[in-house]
Amino acid sequence: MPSLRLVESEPGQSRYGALAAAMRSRIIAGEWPPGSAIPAEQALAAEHGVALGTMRRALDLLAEQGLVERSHGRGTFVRQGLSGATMLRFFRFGAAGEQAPQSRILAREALAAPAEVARVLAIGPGEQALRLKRLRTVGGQPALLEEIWLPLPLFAPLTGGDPAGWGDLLYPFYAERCGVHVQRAVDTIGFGRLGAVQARALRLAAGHPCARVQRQAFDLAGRCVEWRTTLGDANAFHYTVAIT
Amino acid sequence: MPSLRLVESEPGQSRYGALAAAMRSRIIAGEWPPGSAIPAEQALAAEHGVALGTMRRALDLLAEQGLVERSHGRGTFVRQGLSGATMLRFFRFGAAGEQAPQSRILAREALAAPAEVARVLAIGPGEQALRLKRLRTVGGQPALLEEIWLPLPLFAPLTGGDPAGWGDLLYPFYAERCGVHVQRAVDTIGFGRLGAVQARALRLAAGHPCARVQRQAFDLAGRCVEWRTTLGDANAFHYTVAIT
DNA sequence: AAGTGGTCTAGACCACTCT
DNA sequence: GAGTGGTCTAGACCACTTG
Repeated sequence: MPSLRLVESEPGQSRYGALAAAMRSRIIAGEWPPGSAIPAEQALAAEHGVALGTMRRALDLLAEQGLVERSHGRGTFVRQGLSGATMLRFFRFGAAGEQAPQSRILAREALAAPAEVARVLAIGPGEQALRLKRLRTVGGQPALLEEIWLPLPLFAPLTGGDPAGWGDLLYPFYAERCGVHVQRAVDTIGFGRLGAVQARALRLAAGHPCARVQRQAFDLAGRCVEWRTTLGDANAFHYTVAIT
Repeated sequence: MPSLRLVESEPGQSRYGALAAAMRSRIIAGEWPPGSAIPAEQALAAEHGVALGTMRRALDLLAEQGLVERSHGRGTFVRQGLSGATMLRFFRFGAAGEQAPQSRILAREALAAPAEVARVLAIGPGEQALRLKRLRTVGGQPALLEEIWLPLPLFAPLTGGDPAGWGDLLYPFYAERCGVHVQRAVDTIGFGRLGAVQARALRLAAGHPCARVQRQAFDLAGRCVEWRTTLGDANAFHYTVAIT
């Protein structure tokens, strides 16, 4: 017997909007894990006692928001986390052509989060966090230097083991090892100059101009799960924006 | 007598897609000028002999593409050009708070377009183009230095008159004086260093790091109508991107 | 062949804006 | 009150994917 699951929409809220919100909650609650299919439109429409078209609009909304992915003939799926290599979108490292980038963990340390990190990660000041330093190379040449902060109870599985075997993409790795799916990110681009230590790691001169990309990454529930600062040669930076 | 205007959709093309394309052509052809309302959904649906919902989807498509704007209870309108002040989105000039930016034309010259300019503007090599140099100030301080290329038969009205009276926003001015509506733009961001002349205009040292934004602006028909290079202090640059 | 999402219809009613 | 776009329904049929 199909228990009818009615959604009440506040005045001023459309029914498909309320349905989308309800589905969103169920997804965040983990009723359908990332990568799995949610029930067919027909089934969901019947379950909520609405017309097919109304449920379709709700699902289309979730698709626009990047929460689910629709695939003609196959079904509607909860989106997996971001694939990964998105950091190199901001830089063009010549010559090397399309060589696969590599990455190496330079340092890993569990620390009490400094005030700014705690604020950005939305954890209590002084709570434990994991700090990584990472060097990305393209065609064997140092290209990007990263400092990454991760909230600690959540990323505990990364405090042990040899980082040499972590592979080149972190986000799929977060999912596999910690069950954390990065679903959305916000990058802020700025400009600066390299400090002496940073310059050495990138094989550039101290004081060399650099582009700085600071990223907050969020999971399905909207929690900030990563705070990353990436530095690279300012001359290699390029980015294109469409304006409408 | 309403002449039925049938659209034939190629196989693999949805009917609303074909309708959107047809409407797009009519808009580009100038049947409804920018800012004016297009006929009501009902009328358009009847004119094309399709259901209301189908025409709605077509119009929604055009709205997504930024070609029209829908307004509940009022109608559907062909979009005006971009408002303007979009260049300062890339920079933060402190202290001044939210002072209104001002602009001054430093130079204006009709020239044979150099090869690169001709390519970008998609005009014949050596055809005439108008080159402007422009300084934007915020709170009285020089902030952005711009070089702007405009294809010439089209922008002829700008070759005469005193540029002092041009006002601070160029795009509305293009529309008013030349009937050119900028509808879309693509910005490419990079970093560089200021040349001696540029540095002087911005009151910075020669060789000072600068952010460079190169913009191609397009009109309704997709023609490139402006090629602009903007320089500003790299330290004032900041930009935020959301990734999904 | 069965099941999925995508398109299209025809119509009712609601919410907003203008006069 | 007249006219606009926005929501919702109920149903038919199509196109794609998979066993």
